[in-house]
Amino acid sequence: MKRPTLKDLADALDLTESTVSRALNGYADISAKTIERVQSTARELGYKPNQNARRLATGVAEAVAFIIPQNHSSIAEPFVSQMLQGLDESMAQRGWDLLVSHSLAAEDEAQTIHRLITSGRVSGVVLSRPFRHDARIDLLQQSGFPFVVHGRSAKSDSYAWFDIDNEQAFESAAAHLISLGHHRIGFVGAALYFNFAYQRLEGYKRGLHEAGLAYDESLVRVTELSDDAGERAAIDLLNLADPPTAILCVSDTLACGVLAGIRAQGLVAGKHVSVIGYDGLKIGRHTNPPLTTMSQPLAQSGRKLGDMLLAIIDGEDPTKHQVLKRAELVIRNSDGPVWAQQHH
Amino acid sequence: MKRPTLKDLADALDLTESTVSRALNGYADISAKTIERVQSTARELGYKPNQNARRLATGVAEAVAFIIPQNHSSIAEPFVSQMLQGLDESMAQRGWDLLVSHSLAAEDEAQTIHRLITSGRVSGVVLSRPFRHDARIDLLQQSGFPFVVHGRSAKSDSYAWFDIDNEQAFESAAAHLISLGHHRIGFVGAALYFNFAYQRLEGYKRGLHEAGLAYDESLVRVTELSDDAGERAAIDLLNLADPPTAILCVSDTLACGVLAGIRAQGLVAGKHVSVIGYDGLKIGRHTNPPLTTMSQPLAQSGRKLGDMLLAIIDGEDPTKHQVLKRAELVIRNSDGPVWAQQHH
DNA sequence: TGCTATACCGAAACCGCTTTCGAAAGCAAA
DNA sequence: TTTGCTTTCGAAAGCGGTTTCGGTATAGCA
Repeated sequence: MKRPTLKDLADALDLTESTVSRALNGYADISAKTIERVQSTARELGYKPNQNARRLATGVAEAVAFIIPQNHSSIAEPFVSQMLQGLDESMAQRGWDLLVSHSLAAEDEAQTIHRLITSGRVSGVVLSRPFRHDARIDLLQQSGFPFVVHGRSAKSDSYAWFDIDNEQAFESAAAHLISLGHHRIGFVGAALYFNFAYQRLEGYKRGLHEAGLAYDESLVRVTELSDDAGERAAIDLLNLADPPTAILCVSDTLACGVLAGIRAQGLVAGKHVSVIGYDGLKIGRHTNPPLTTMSQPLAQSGRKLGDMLLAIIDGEDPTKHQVLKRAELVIRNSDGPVWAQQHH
Repeated sequence: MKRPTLKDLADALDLTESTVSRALNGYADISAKTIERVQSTARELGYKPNQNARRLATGVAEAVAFIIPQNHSSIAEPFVSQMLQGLDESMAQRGWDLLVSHSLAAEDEAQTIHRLITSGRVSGVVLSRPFRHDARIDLLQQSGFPFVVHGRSAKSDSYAWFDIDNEQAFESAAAHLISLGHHRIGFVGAALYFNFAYQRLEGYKRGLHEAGLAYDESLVRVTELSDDAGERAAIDLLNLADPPTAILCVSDTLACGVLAGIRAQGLVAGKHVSVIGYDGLKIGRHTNPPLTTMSQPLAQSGRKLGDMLLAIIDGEDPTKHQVLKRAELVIRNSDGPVWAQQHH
């Protein structure tokens, strides 16, 4: 009835626990014959090592945690699950556990991290949506705990990360819009303590600058990452005396709201005003109109992050694991040449 | 540098490990004064019990697993993350871990379950999207392992579950359509080994029956749960000699595809043909046209499931934990009265 | 045949915490 | 002061593995 223990196995084989243990773990000082014998009866007895015992003995947790970004449930949706999928693949392959964790109401995220790394439950963590100056990263670094981050903070030279070149992405998105004739381009972004939001704004500015266009602060809106916020921002922008003819959004969720805002003003996106989102969510194919967006390889990111983390736990140098990918513009129908009527 | 152990604490306090342990765990045979003393120096030394050791000693894993439904990444997206959010809240409150797990490529889900419950890593699991006849549930039941399921299988009397009344939902959705004058209603469903798909089909049938309408098998399509599949099914349905004037879908993802299919046929949803989805995803507000759908309380489900599981692990009778909620019809713009032209 | 390497396995300590059991100390009642 | 409980702790045995350190056979070699 109860699960067989190492001792049961040893008794059945007429060996000692230590021998059986080493046989199972592939030590060199056990004869091939014995190993075979041990493995086969282990199988037939259905022996599974007790993970807690083994973890206690070895001191390694054989588990990593994914810190769920808090207070951003709407944006987190597609994000989290895709990341998780990849991470899990990576961990499963090694037989490790993946546990998810978000902050308790009473504590901040730094405390969450602290609790996690001092509990001995995990041997590494993956962070996402880092802030520009991120206390969690500082904490992790000075404690020497293995971690990787999806995205990066302002100074990112000394830890492992996987990121998309946000500046490049938004620079090229802006360039695309400019090539369509737009020169008043709005920007709907998120709080700048999110480094991705900051970087994307920088990219946008650079795109304007490259084209010799002036940066006009009145065309940028910083909001929370929800569709409703996007809608409000769009309406706001469109009611300007000299409204933008195109709007760049830092997320697809936001862009959905912007599309709604444009409709609410009686205009049609892709015709009267262009909009470009970011994330490349599949759902963008079904919006009205289908959303042009910058697509990032979310699916693989998780997998890659997991592999990186494992390598770091194995002792590799974190700074050897810094990968920067490019987002790719997928053009659907929410962008187009600047609306001619506008000028009459 | 190293984390303080129980022994360190005991030495510092000039007590034994056992006393300190009991003091920390609120045993009655420790004086209030000692407890206070122990707690305060524990705090100042930053003592955190080693979870693995404690789990080994107590035999309880203090963790539960969420089995990620496999091969349905597209549908799983909003689903998984919302569920996780609630589950995590429930576990965090108790200081337990939540780990996610999906099947390795090489094994089926029953094996995954088996591996999980024999590894000692978790003391309970939550399953989602159960099949009508689900080997995983059978396995779990006969092994006596604590579990809860989101949804339920065909015979669900002897375990704990949280479900939406799918039959009722689709019956009322059908009734709604019928009240709008539709009497040729298509159904785009998923493989019937998914019990939710089966139940929804039954509900659809019952809705027709209640209204005295005959069930016409040529109007139902069984596909995978993706937008593309939905689009194909819709086009297929619309090309029938006597096409449906409304289409019911078992998921919002599918419904998105159906909307696309309708557009592809040069028709407009909500006018020429009505469509109703299921899930209540926020994104449905941004489709073209905004999707009318049956909304389920995904957010709370996770939380509720977690609490149920914890109660069961504590020894409560699983059959006391069976809750059935209702979905609610949220009307947006993809439904409407039957298109008059159709009859001329 | 005798001696030293080598291959294989057993003994035992340890990982850090929990929990039962019994002993000492304290206190009240007698 | 002695008896009889209580209260409060300490001792010790696990929980189920891992790993170092030796100790036998056995084999290799002269």
